[in-house]
Amino acid sequence: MVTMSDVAREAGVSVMTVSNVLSDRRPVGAPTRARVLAAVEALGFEVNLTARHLRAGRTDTVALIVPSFHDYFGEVADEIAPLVEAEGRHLVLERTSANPEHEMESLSVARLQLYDGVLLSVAALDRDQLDRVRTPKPIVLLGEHEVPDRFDHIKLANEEGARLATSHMIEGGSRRILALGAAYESAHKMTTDRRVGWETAHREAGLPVDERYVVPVTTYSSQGAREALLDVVASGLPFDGVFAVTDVIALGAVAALAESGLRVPDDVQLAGFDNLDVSSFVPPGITSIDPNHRGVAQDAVRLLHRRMADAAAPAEHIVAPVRLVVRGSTRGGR
Amino acid sequence: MVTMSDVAREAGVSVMTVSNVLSDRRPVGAPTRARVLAAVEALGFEVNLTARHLRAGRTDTVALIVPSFHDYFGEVADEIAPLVEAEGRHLVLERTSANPEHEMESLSVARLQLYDGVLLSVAALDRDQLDRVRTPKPIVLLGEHEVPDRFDHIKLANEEGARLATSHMIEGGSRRILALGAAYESAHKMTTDRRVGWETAHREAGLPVDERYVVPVTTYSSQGAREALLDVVASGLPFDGVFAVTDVIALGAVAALAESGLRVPDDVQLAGFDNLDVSSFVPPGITSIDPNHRGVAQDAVRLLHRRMADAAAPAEHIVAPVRLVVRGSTRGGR
DNA sequence: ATCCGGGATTTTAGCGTTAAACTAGGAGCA
DNA sequence: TGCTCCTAGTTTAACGCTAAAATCCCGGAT
Repeated sequence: MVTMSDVAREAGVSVMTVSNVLSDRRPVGAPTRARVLAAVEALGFEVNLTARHLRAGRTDTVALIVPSFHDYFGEVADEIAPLVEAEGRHLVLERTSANPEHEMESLSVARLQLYDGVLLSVAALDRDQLDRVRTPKPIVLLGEHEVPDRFDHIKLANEEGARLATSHMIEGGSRRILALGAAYESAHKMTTDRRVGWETAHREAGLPVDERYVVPVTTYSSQGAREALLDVVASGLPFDGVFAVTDVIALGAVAALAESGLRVPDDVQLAGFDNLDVSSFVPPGITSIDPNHRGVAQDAVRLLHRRMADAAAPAEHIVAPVRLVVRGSTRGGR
Repeated sequence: MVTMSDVAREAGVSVMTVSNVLSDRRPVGAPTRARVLAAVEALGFEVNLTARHLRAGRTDTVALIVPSFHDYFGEVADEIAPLVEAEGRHLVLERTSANPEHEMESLSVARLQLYDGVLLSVAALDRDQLDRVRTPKPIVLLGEHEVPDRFDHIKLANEEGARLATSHMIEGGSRRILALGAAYESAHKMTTDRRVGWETAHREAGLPVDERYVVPVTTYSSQGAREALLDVVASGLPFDGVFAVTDVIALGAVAALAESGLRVPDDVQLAGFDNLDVSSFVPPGITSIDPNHRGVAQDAVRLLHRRMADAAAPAEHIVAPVRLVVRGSTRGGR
């Protein structure tokens, strides 16, 4: 491996001068700089970032730690990356497997020290576990959990979004709306919040809330949703609307409805949550709640930068507003 | 920050003993070990991985460098992660923005040194640029480009897959099949390969190859595909089949066909490539070419481990087999 | 001629860890 | 007794870089 001292010897200068040329931290005379750069080129030197990090105490890298790499998180990550890069830092993704043990490990202060800041999407950690995380490292939490007050935190307006989607279908004429993927007790606080919004919409409309219409899914995927909804159809429970707690769930619902010969939106209205790209392309277009990924990404990065600049700043808790996007899967709107 | 020497002082031992307890590299007497662990606990010590990396020369981390975090790459990444973790290493994702400059930067040896091995998904680098990458770091290339022989490389059987999908639609009765998203000259070698497979299928069936049926997309997305296909419909060019070079493109096609009142598969058959999750749920199910993500992930990790174990091993070039998955968007099969 | 200011460059001193060499203190054995 | 061997622990010397302090050198002011 070529080190800085190799370059220094080749250029006939001290190691520190090489460092100064490369990092532009202190002025270096033009002829010297040229000789150093020539030596760098000749030897193919690349600075050892690990050594730089150890010495300089920063890594110029931010981590986004997510439960899984695909779908929702991939899309958000692609929004966050340019914002982080705009500040001259790198973004890397790490994964927790939505598994409490792994999430704890990724959270170990050891791993955190590799980064100047961390955006942590909390999927599987409860408040107690988070409370045990004691580190001066700047952290911003993303996600729908309850979190200790001392953390910066961004969550979506889950209840409000679910209420909007459900109310919209009620206005469109649905009277028996399933809450697909919702739950009463769940590791995912999010599904509970969205169920509450679904209930609120019913109450506001003076409609009864029937527990049979809360349909949990066994595995949290399109496939799980498809199966769960096919079971409902088979059971004979009448319904004329489906509020899917996420668009991934809604996608499974689309498949199940088509297989059951139910037309969308004529027989059954359908609305999802997350406004994934896919939702606008699946005919007839899936009405969804747009969480404004870009806005969330901007808030997240803003909070993180603030925290990195001032460790003592008071923690900020943001509830990101959501917005109903009406498409062909519901009646009304366009 | 609590360091090892703080722990050593607290436990009344040398720093080296603390290191030995934590890394299990050399035996330590039981009472001493207990005292050290108590001190670690009491002070909340976490090892500084940067220092460990500098000294030990390894990071126990593998990077997967991809053009973007969502869709295809997210799915592959989720397959790769457990395989890397099974060997006691971490996986992190970095992004290149499918932009040659950024990809070059991520490839700079400087950044590579942070990892014990790198899986690089080559989207925007041509052979010459890759040829300039000189590093002893274990690298496995993933993707459809031509790459220098000295690199380990895994690519899909693009031509074969495109041929399979197209032939299948020809057997199903289509005679005028668009190659949507394909190209003659393209930064994405993949789209050219798949166009060739589309041509081959025509030749094998004794059908003419009409250049007007190769429809490029302006932006590589569902939206771009939707617009391109709507333009074709507006132009009046008759067609009865669409081979979409990726499922993301196919999804845009589904939307455009539905908007144009064309029925799938009755009026137009449709097939994609990649077999994304979404393809099995979009009614009537999108016929697609399954690249076997899991198999590709396994091969990738196997090659990387081999390369990490033996830097001098001869480079391996794998063409991963693909398989046609027939769904409702084409006639025939089930 | 001497001193001074200030930019250019070097020297010093680690950052926190671990590989390798070394020491202390027994146990085992002839 | 004296020697070797072993185990448990310590000391030493980096890994490759950079912050901070020290030094050098030259033109201009006194």
